[in-house]
Amino acid sequence: MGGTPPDFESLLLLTLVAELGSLGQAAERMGISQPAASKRLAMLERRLRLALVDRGSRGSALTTEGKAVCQWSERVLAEVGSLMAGVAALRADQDDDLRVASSMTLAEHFLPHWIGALRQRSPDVRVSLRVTNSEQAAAMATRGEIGMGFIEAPAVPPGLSSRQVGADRLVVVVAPNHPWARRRLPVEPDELARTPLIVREPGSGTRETLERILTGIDVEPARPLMVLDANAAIRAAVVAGVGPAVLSVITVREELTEGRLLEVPVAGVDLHRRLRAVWPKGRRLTGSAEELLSIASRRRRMGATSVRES
Amino acid sequence: MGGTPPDFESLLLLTLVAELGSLGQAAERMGISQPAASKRLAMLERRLRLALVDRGSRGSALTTEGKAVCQWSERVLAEVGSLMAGVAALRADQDDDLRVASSMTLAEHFLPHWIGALRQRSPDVRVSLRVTNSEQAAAMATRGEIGMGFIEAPAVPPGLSSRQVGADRLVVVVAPNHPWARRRLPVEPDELARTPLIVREPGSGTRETLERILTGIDVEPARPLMVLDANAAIRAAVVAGVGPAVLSVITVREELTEGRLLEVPVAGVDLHRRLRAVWPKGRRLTGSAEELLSIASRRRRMGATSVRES
DNA sequence: TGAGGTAATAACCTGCAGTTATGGGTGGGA
DNA sequence: TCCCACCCATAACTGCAGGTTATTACCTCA
Repeated sequence: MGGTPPDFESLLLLTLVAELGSLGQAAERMGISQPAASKRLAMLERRLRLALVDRGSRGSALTTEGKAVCQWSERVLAEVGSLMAGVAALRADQDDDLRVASSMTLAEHFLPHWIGALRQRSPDVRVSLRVTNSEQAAAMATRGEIGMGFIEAPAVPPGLSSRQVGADRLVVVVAPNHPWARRRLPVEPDELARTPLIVREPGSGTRETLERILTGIDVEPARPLMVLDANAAIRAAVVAGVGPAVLSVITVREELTEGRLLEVPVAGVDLHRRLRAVWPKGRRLTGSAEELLSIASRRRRMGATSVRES
Repeated sequence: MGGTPPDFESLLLLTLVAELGSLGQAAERMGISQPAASKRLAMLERRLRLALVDRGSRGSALTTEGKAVCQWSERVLAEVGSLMAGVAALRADQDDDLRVASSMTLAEHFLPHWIGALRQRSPDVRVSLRVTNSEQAAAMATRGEIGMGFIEAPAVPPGLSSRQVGADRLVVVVAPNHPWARRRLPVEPDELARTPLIVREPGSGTRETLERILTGIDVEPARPLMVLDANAAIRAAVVAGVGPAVLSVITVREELTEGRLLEVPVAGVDLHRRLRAVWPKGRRLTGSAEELLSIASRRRRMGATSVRES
């Protein structure tokens, strides 16, 4: 029905045609011949069953549909670019200028963009990225093994300087067929504490934050229902109906908006938390570390103002 | 250096391996043979120069790097899914259940996701999408040609019911080398009105909003510096240093965070505006229109709370 | 009218991605 | 203990997508 998705090169070609106004120039920019570009674009139009470009003898312009597809393609290509930036950073070579470690939540949603932005500004800076959890990242920063860490722990570990680079909120989520989905009243903290949950491994910032919240209650917390070492795996388990979990809202945004997961309100506790960049206290930040920090901080301001209500 | 980007199928395969824990099962899910999946994954690892999965004789699990790449892949695939949903909706067949028209800004950033979410819930609903500008979309709704329109005009046109589905803000943007980039004081509205700007064509919601703001000032507005019919084209022109423009913050978020564009503060005027769904007044919404509206409204709530500061 | 730009077509070549067939390895159940 | 079930990798073959060069057709402008 929908047909096979197009490949990246075709999408890139489309955006280049939009930018340059000519198939031949777009081909040259991509390092392929003009007939190859022509065939590719024809193929793309056939696959999508849409007329994307108006070919005139004085250049080519996108149709209305072409413009829309082009805009959407740019979003895809931006994600691909982030992925490639992240991949490049994961390939930890020995001769890197800046070593970074990050918790999973931050690595999943922010670091590739930040690293990509840094690479775009200073293309010859080599950044390496290690993905662990908040505890490990903080420890590596304390030991000076890395130039900067990104964590979501509730408190800044001693011996580290920090700066906030964002904020998020924990949410209790359940599958739509879970009993809690039909509750009218919010869940009380002690009830949450007594309920077996799907959680991350100890040391994860998400789990630490959760436990810190629940220790305020004088109730023996229930043993975990299941322990998984990846947010995505927990998400899948909750969707599959295994049980409730507490996750960052950023990791389940898509599922919430599409109704695959439901948020259960919790009474009386503040589940907001800060995302922080940390580095060894007293150490002067290098140029690239400074730059990465400024990118991360700026992103925070933008994200907050971009989609605010009313 | 970075190498060629991988194809969608390989990324999808990786996510399926993560989900199913087995290469063979992932292959089956994709409708290919097990050796094909094995080769694909080996190819992917070679291309990225990363070990992504640990192959055991009792199944396969992702490595740490594999998990990170998998998470980033899911983001890419989500965008691809939106693109394909949008493409399917652009292919306006005759036998569609719900016709939608949308302004460019909304079509670029929101509608594919909403339509994709709708398709995911009700797979057999056929939605068609027409991308125009706010004026045209409102007119089509008034004439009853479409079931629902999405506009960002400052006021709701008469004869239409409406519901807010989001909000954004206009920003004055310039290239980093523009004189305004070094201003200390905000631009006054009358100065903005006297300055030739790069703008959209008349009828665009962005332009209408801008003109409504500037008509409050008793200054003869300057003639446009350039008129372009796509936000992306204006963005490119501003980046290239042609001159200042006023755009939705959502269309230039990436450029702002990466420093390719700078926001110039404006004194004394409120540049926030509402994004609205509209439909013919008095008409009862069909089931799919109702569903789309609820998806759009829910997304608004989520977007606002997901990345709020402190 | 010719020159310089546009894009499409034809004929050919390469190689990637798919297939089936096969073999090595490990763990659980009879 | 042994065998079977399931995991994955390799080998040999095939087809087609995607590239190339060479050529043609078209429009516009000087």
